[in-house]
Amino acid sequence: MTSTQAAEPAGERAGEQAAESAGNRRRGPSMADVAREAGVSGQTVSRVANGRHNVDPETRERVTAAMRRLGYRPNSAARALRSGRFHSIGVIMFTLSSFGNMRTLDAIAAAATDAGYTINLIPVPNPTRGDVSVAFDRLSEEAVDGVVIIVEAHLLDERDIELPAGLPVVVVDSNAGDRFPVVDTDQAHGARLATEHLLDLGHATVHHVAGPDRSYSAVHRREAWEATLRERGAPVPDALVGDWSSESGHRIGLRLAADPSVTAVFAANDQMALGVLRAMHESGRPVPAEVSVVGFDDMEESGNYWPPLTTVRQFFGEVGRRSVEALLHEVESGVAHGTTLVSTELIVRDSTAAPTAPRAAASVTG
Amino acid sequence: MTSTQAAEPAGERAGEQAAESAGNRRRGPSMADVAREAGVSGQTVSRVANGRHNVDPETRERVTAAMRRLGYRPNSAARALRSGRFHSIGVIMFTLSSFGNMRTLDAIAAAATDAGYTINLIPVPNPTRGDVSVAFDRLSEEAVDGVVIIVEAHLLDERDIELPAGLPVVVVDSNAGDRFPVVDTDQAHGARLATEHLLDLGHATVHHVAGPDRSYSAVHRREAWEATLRERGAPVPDALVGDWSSESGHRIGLRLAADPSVTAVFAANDQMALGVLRAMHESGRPVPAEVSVVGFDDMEESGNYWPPLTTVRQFFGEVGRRSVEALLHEVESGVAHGTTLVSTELIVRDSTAAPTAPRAAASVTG
DNA sequence: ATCGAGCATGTTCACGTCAACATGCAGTGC
DNA sequence: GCACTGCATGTTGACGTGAACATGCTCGAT
Repeated sequence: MTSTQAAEPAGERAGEQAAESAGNRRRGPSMADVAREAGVSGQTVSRVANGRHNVDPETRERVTAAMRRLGYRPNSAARALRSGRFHSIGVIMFTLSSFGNMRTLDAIAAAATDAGYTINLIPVPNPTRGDVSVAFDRLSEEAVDGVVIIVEAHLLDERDIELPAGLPVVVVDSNAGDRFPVVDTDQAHGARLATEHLLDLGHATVHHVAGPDRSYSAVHRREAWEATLRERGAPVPDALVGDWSSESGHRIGLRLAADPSVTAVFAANDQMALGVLRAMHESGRPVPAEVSVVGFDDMEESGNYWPPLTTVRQFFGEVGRRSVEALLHEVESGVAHGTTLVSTELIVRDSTAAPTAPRAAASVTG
Repeated sequence: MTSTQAAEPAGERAGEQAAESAGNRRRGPSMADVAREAGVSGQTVSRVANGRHNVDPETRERVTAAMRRLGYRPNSAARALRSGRFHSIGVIMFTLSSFGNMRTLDAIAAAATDAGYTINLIPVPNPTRGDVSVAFDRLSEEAVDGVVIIVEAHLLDERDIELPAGLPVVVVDSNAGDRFPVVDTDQAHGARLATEHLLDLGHATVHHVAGPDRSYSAVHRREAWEATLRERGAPVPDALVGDWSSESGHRIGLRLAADPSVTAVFAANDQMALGVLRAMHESGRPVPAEVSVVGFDDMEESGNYWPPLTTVRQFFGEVGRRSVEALLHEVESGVAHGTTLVSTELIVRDSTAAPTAPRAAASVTG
């Protein structure tokens, strides 16, 4: 198929072979080469490459043929230089640890690709001010038209961390609402759903395994949990703070399991819920017979935990899509969106049930 | 919020003000501006920006001051155009679904950043030939110096999918060994570890829940499992094929649970192992008392499954780091590495134990 | 026949950077 | 004192593209 591959363009290349293999890299044919090959001007090639309509069909055909023959690819650096647009969006995120972030990134990447944009991933190894600053510094040297920041974002409030001026930004999972457009899951709604579900089941109150304080989503979930309890006149136990890991969930779960008054637990994510589940098993407190557990996220695996976990589903895909949408809107129009909230849904599985006869380990009734 | 959206029809720009805030973006100060401000030539600014040593300290100071004052940032497009190097590496991967891929990506991003490279993420929505081709096409329009491909890569064998010639490539999780350098976990070693562990515990044989056939890691694990059984003279049951999801693990687990001769199961990843665990619980076959289960990956959560899962740990970070290393080596020297294997480690937790009195549901012996 | 509108195509130039090649000046050796 | 070396700095041009402007041709209206 490939055969001789164009062979003779001009005198031009003699011992190209050797040079090409090593040092000479990445200098493919340019528009000028295509133009020569097709017998037209460079500008015409440009027009064809950009799908302009004012080109004679026959000429267009000749040019595309030449492109194919030469294996021409537009040079994005030159394009960007000329146009000042990079067709790329940066994504700043903490090491991709968390399930939710990853799903969001996935959706962002898909949406950006659809829109003809490229993703420039800028990892932040540690959520320290220094590392975040470095990431931001990098930004302006990088070639991006806008940025999505997925960082538990109290750091954005620091006065001395500064984004390059004039660079469109959208923030995910943060407040920062006044400084930047925000796209986020409706944390409060989700937490309310979970808490009410347990209350409706007849539990006297709901204990909460919270995420770390520095995370806004953790704080929002916690606040909504507390507000819901108050509204319903239920006592508000102290929230126990974990770090999102199932390990921390397990540690906290052990403490909860030791307290016989605990019958309902709402964990701020599925991983911590998993740890709680394990703690309950180890402590001989059957779920859901004695203790009900609800998570948050709806990871793929949640339905296969033991028992299958009742949880709040987040639509990460939607969050990602909306982020890109908002960002590109800003990039193209210069006008920033406001805040966008994506709702949640309660997925009821087998880890929740009505409490048994209060505080007595009687046999399961009917 | 959406309001007028774009407004200006023909006049193109009404007041420059508005135009400046929107259309005119990203034209910060250039070297020329800094040069003027500092009273030196552009070339001197360039030298300072690149940390060359042949600049008088006093001049350097003056230039950096001017840079700061103006908020100068080098334009990477111009740099790339001039130098033909983009300082960016592309990563082609399937929608970041899998845990392992995501960890690998994380490590790649970190390593690349350390090396002063940027990550250009190129998602492949579906593992169809078409989508892969599109991703590859994008590649040459994108500005990357090399590519890491994390794709279950039977697709790479298709003759008609072609990478841009001369673009350095490293493949992760694939064979393709003859065409490209490969970095991968030593799948065979891990699978052997898992199988031998169960055999050593005294199980007559080990059943296998395999990953999909199109995945090379799945195939390698399966082959190693089979080879190990043969070497040890154990019978080789049919492998049951899942799709990596815990859901599929559950489905298959139900079948395994129904067969009383099954006492040991090796699942090709932790998620499927989780599904198997659930199936065993549902079927009243206690783990590990009656059935032992081993996974593969060692996800963060595995230690909090119920029971905590014995599994094979993969060092994704290492894989990612090595990939970048191999790729950059190729980018810089033009010479391709060979294959690199990263080893694995067996993590024994509570989901495995010696079989009870063969095939009898007797009480647990001392 | 004449003019101009409409359209395909060509020419020129600047985007920001940096390699290669000047320039100019201080100091060194003979 | 003269050529010469070493070093800081300046000048020129090209990387590949596409906007703006220029050219030339066809066709219809007058």
